[in-house]
Amino acid sequence: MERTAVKLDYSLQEQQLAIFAKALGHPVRIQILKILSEQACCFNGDLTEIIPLAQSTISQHLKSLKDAGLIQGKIMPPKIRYCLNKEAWSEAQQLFESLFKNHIS
Amino acid sequence: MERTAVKLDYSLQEQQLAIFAKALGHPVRIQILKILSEQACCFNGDLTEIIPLAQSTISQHLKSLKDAGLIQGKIMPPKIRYCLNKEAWSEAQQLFESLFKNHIS
DNA sequence: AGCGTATATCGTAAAAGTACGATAGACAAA
DNA sequence: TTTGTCTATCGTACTTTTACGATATACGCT
Repeated sequence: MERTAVKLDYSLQEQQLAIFAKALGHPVRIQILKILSEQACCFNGDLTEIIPLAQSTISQHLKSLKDAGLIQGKIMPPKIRYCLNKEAWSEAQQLFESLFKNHIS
Repeated sequence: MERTAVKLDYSLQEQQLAIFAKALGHPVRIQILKILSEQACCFNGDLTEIIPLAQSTISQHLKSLKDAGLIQGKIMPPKIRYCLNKEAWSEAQQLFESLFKNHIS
């Protein structure tokens, strides 16, 4: 009678949720995502005018979000339009929902 | 006609959300929270038997969660019982919900 | 008082994150 | 072709995170 089963579910879902959560774990990135999700489907890097950080820093935050899969960038010549990745966004929504859903009373 | 108002709302909500998200940004902490939210309201550090990490490391993760306000520990003599902080948990739930709620189509 | 258990904290090392300025790349327009 | 604009990437510095073993603290029990 082993207890192998006990820690089997270090599931992909938990890992994916951690990846999404990590990407959300900085106020600037929250702000960017809020802008992308509310204001318009797409946006570009005049985030520089809204967010008081160096352009390179913002670019790094965008990269984090892209690496986590939450946003996508489309080259629209002089600029680049960033959009939410709606599939990933929905997936994140579901994962967070189900994390919070089943808690007792 | 200034544009001061534009970046006024680096709101507390965004910061709080980032704090919660950061706390959720590691699979081990997700796992701990899942255990605390599903299995029983409270739990103690025999997490050590479930999670294949050093006791001190797990203690650090618990500290992260405590610092973020998501859990509380009650001393129950030989051991310590960790519980979800339900208020914070609900707050987190609401903040994530409202982040994901308003996205276009 | 001394022992054992449970947990936190310290010290440390390696890795990752955050921010900046400077530079490089792509591409439209002149 | 050259110029200008927009963005990514590089190099760097500093901080934070993650993990470990070792040690300290708290407390019930003998």
